[in-house]
Amino acid sequence: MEAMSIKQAAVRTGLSEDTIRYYEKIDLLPRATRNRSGRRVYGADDLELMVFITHLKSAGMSLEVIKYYLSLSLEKDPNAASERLVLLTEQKELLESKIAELQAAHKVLEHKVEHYTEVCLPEKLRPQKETTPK
Amino acid sequence: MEAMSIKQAAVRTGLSEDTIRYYEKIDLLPRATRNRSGRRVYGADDLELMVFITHLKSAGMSLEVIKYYLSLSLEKDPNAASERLVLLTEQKELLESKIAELQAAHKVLEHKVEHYTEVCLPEKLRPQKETTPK
DNA sequence: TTATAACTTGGAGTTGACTCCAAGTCAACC
DNA sequence: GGTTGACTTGGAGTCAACTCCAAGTTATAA
Repeated sequence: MEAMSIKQAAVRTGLSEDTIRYYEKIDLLPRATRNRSGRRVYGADDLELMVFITHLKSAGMSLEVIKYYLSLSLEKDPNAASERLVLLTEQKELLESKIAELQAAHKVLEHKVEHYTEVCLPEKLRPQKETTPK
Repeated sequence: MEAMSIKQAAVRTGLSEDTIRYYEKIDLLPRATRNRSGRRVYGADDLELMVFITHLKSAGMSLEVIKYYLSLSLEKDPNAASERLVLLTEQKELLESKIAELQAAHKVLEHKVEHYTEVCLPEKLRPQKETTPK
C-alpha cells in the first residue's frame, strides 16, 4: 500500500502516466526512485506532492512557477525560506483575487440562469426584445 | 467616445489587438463593422461582449464553448433559450466546484505562510495577529 | 510630396502542456 | 524457453490560444 507503480499513482492522483513522466522530465517532480528493474516507485509523499501540484495548477499557477516554488522548498539555505514566504504570500494574494473574479463571473451566470429560468418555465412567456450582443 | 479603433478597444478590454483580430477570425466575435477605409470600428456593445468573453474565459470556459454559448444567444428560436439555460447551469456548477478547489488550495498556502512566518521571523518581532482584520 | 504611422490581410511561428509512439527491457506465467 | 504485458527511454506530434510577420492600404503631418 505504501509503494506503488506509476499506474497506481496515476489512478490516485488523476494525472495520466504520461503526465507524471512528463513532470519528471521537466524537473517539476524529482526523479522517482526506481526498483531493481528500473521502474518508478511512488510513496505517499510523492502522491501528496502530485496532488499539491494539481491544486496549484488549478489555481492558475504555471508549471514553471510551481517548479520555482518547489525548488525553493528544497533549499537547505534558511534564506530561501524568506524568499519562499514572499512567493507564497504573493501567490496567496493572486489566489484571493482570482477567487473574487470567479465569484463575480459566477454571479453573472447565476443572474442569467435566473433570467432564463423565468423565460423558460412559464411557456406562455416569450423572450421579449433581447439585448442581443451584436 | 462611442466609436473607437481596435487599439482603443484593446486598451479598454485588456486584450491585445492581435487577440481581438484572432477572435474575429475564429468567429468568436462577429465581423466588426469597418469604416470607409476598411478599418475596424468598435462601439460600447462590442466592448461589453469582449469583456464578457474574458469573464467566461477566466471562469475556465474554452473559446469553443464560449462560441457555442454565444451562438445560442443569437438564436431567435425560443427553444434555444432552454438549451442555453442548461449550458449556463452546467457552467455555473463547474464554477462552483472550481471556486471550492481554489479555496482549498488557498487554505494550504495560508497554512504554509503561517509556518514560514514562524520559521523566518524571531518570535518577538512577529506581527501580532490582527484581532480586527479589515 | 514624401514620410510616417496606423491600420489591413492571410498565413506562419510560438508556447505551454500534454499525448503518443517506436524500440527496447524485464519479470512472471505457461 | 517463449510469450505476454507492464513498464522504460528519447523524441515527435497535437492542440488551444495566441503572437508575429510580410506585404499592402490609407490618413495625417512635415
